[in-house]
This record gives sequence, structure tokens and C-alpha cells, in this order.
Amino acid sequence: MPDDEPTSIWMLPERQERSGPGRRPGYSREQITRTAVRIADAEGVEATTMRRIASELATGAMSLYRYVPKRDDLFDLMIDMAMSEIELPDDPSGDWRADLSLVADQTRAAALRHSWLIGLLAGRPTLGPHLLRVHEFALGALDGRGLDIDDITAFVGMLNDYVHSAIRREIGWLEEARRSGLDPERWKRDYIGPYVRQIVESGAYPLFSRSLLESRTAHLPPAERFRHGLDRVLDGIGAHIT
Amino acid sequence: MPDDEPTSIWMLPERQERSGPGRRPGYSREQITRTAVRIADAEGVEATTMRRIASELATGAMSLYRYVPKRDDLFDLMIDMAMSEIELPDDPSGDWRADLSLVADQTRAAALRHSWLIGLLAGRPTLGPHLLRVHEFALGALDGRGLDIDDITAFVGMLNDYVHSAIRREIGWLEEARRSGLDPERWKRDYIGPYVRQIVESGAYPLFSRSLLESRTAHLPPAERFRHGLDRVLDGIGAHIT
DNA sequence: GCCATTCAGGTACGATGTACGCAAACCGAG
DNA sequence: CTCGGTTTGCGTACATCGTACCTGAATGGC
Repeated sequence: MPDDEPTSIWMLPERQERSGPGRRPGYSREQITRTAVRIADAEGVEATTMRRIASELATGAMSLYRYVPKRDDLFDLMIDMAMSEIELPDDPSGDWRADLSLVADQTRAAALRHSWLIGLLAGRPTLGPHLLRVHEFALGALDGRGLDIDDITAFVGMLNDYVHSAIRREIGWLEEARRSGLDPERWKRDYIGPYVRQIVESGAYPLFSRSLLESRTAHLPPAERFRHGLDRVLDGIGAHIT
Repeated sequence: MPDDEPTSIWMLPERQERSGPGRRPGYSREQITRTAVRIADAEGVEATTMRRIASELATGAMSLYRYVPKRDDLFDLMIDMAMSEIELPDDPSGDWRADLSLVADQTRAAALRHSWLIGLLAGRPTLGPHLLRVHEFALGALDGRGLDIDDITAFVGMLNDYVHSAIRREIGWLEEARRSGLDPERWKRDYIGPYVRQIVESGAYPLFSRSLLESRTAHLPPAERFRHGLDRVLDGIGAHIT
């Protein structure tokens, strides 16, 4: 029975350590994934090509295909490796606000370490084990408080949405700058700066302009900004919990 | 002064109708963008290649570069063309709830017509004129109600986050299915189905499983589901408006 | 009618994911 | 120890992509 049926990589576990005949594997999914993550951290996900990963491992590009069916599957593995860095207790503490804050902060920390994480997550609907673990923990934080499962799912979704978009705002421009090869400061001044100034000076978008010019939170340290918005989301959830 | 400085496409308007010497342009940004949008609607954004667009226009791939600096800029133009379909009054009506609902519904409609829209928007921080128009309208809906500009921005951001993630849930799997070439029904059953079943049957993620099995809203028509969540977001905003 | 200017688009290059096939490494059976 | 089946390592090859460069054709002002 050929295995070329379309199947998630999570259904296709790595070849196990066996005791049959045949040459022993010289690499592993975990090793390949770690290498890919390292490259993506340093140079962005677009530099994470099969050839590049292979050369980092001093092997040929096609060798990787003994361990990973397709490049996209490798992205799933990278996502899950990044999610695995999110440290959570085995069970929610009972303080839902602290538990969800923990999830948010840990997710933010992982996303800042791996600036490609949010982008990849947005691009592919993957359900790796560590993502499921984090999701289950967040759901558990709200369980047993009179909310039905749809409400719980919706609230966790809201939290997720906030975390993702806040992080995107925090690192979105930095990523774009790195991709163009310029240092962020220069990029902001020469690239996005003139356009935004033109928008403001045109006077056609007064409220958008005010949101840039009169913002009081825009110049806060990123972590505080993040907490600001997070508190608001948590307040919204709290309003539905007696 | 050479124009190879990094600059947003919005700062680089199309060559105007002029009266100097030289051959007349045979195409236009608008025409090229419309063709790209049509291809992306039918076959996805990954089929929208320069050669493909050109052949649709019965010309050569390199001719397009007389009108668009890079392919990524063409994506920005596509985004803006899709956003241009969002029909709004010139000014908010005064009923903020109706105004924001209108923005949400129109955005959803545009995103369903152009299933690539949300994905592209997530990938690049673009600020085309029509996106600014819609954003300004949404900001205006909340202006003058005692909220400061940071609150207004945050609430519009929340609304945006909800709309995007709801649409992603609505069409995410369909897109993935189309990309793999299978019809969605078969894909859901043979591809994602077995994996999700395994997750549920493993018993390791009881709340996630319940969110799948016991959900009451999951089987509602998509439009109602969307409105459900939207009402919740609007309630959250309303709680801060006296 | 000449000429500077502009557009059309063919050719070419480097890079990508990955299908295919063969040689080398390995283990168990004889 | 030998041999054969099995599995890995990976070089080669191909289709496809964005796009740099260049030639030739079209155009309007003088």
C-alpha cells in the first residue's frame, strides 16, 4: 500500500529505531528541524531552503527527503519546535487570569525569539502536539466556570487573535526591513517614513493621522504595550465570568 | 537620480498620460492588476505568476515590469483592488454599531470573493488608499464618544482581528484543500479527518475534543456564526461606551 | 524626415522544490 | 564469512520561478 496518500505529517511518524537490515539513519527530524529553525532565526524563513539546511548539515539536499516529505511539512515541524519552548504547568492553577497571561507572555516570548513563527502559523492550519498542548491548557484555564464550550473556545480564540496581531505589530516592520537588507532604523526613515508622512500631510485621513501623532501608548516599551492590550482582552473575558 | 531607492509602490504612481515623444503604453496597472486578481480568484495566489498574467494578456512576462516594479508590489495592488470593492458611505452614520457591522460584513464579503485576500494582508504590512479609506471610516465610527485615540485604535484593531481570524476559519481549510488539488469534501474526510479523529480518540486533549464534538455553533450557517462572534466583539466595545 | 525617448518582449541567469536512480552501508540468514 | 535484501546518502536532472539586460519597434517634436 503506497503512502502517497495526502496525509498530515503528524500521522507519519519518523522511522522508528528498528532492528532490521539496512543502513542506519545518519540524521533525524529533530536535528534537521533544529537546523532549519536556526537558519530562520538568523536570516528569515525565505533563507530556509532545502539546500541551505543540507549544506549546514554537510550533506546533500535530497538526503533531507528521507526524513521530511515536503518542505511545507518541515515548516510544521519548525512551528511545533518553537511551540515546544512554551513552558506551562501540567494543569491550570485555578487563577484563569494568571493562566491566560502566562500563555500570552510565553507565546510572545517564543514569537520574539523566532520572528517567523506568527507568519508561518498564519499561513498554514497546523495542529502539532505542542500547539495542541498550549491550546488545551488555555481552554482548561476557563473550564468549570459556567461557560459552555463554545464560549470557552471563542474567548481563547480572542486571546489568540490579540496575541498574534500584537506581535505582528511589534515585529512586522522589523521583519520587512530585514528582508530588504537594510537596518531597521534606516528602513523606517527612508522607506516607510516618507509615505506615512505624505499620508499625514495630505490631510485625507485625519483620524489615522491622529492615531500616529497623538498616541500615548505608541512610545511605551513594547512589553508594557503588550500588557496594556492584554489586560483589555482579559477584562472582556472577565465580564462574562461571574 | 535613479529610482532604485527602496520605496513603497504607493509613492511611485503609474506613468501619467503625457505628451512627449515615445511609444504609447499598451497596458496599465489597473488592467494588469485586474488580470492578476482574476487568476488568483480562480486558481489561487500561487498560480498568479508573472508569466501567467502576461500570457493571459497575450504579451511577454517582462512587459509587466514596465508597470509594476516587483511581484510583491503587484500583490499590494491586488489587495487594494479587493479593498476597493468595500462599499461605505462617505461618512459614518452616527450609529457606531451599524457602521462597524457594515465594515465587518463588507470585508467578509470581499474576502469570500477573493479567498487570497486575508492571506496576503497577513503577509505584508501594506497601506494602500482603499485600505486607509476603510480604516478611517472604522475609526470615524467610534470618534466623538469620549474615547481617546488609543482606545479607538485598539477597538478597531480588535474588530479587524476578529474579522480576519473568523474568515480564516471559514475558508482556511477550503484553501488548503484547493491547493492540494482535491475537492474539499474528500480532503476533509481523507486528510484532516483521520488526524483529528486520532486526536479525539487519544483522549489527551479532552477540552479540544469537546470543542469539536459538543459545539452548538459549529454547524450554524457561516454567516450566522460570523454574526455571533461579531456581536460579542461589538458588545465588548459597547461596554466601554457610555 | 530625423532623433531622442519610450515601450514590447525575447533571451538568459540564478535559485528553488523535488523526482529518480544508483552506490554504499548494514543486518540476519546460511 | 558470505551473500542478499533493505535502507540510507546524495548526485543529477527538470520544471518553474522572479527578474536583469538588451535589441528593436513605435512615437511625436523639431
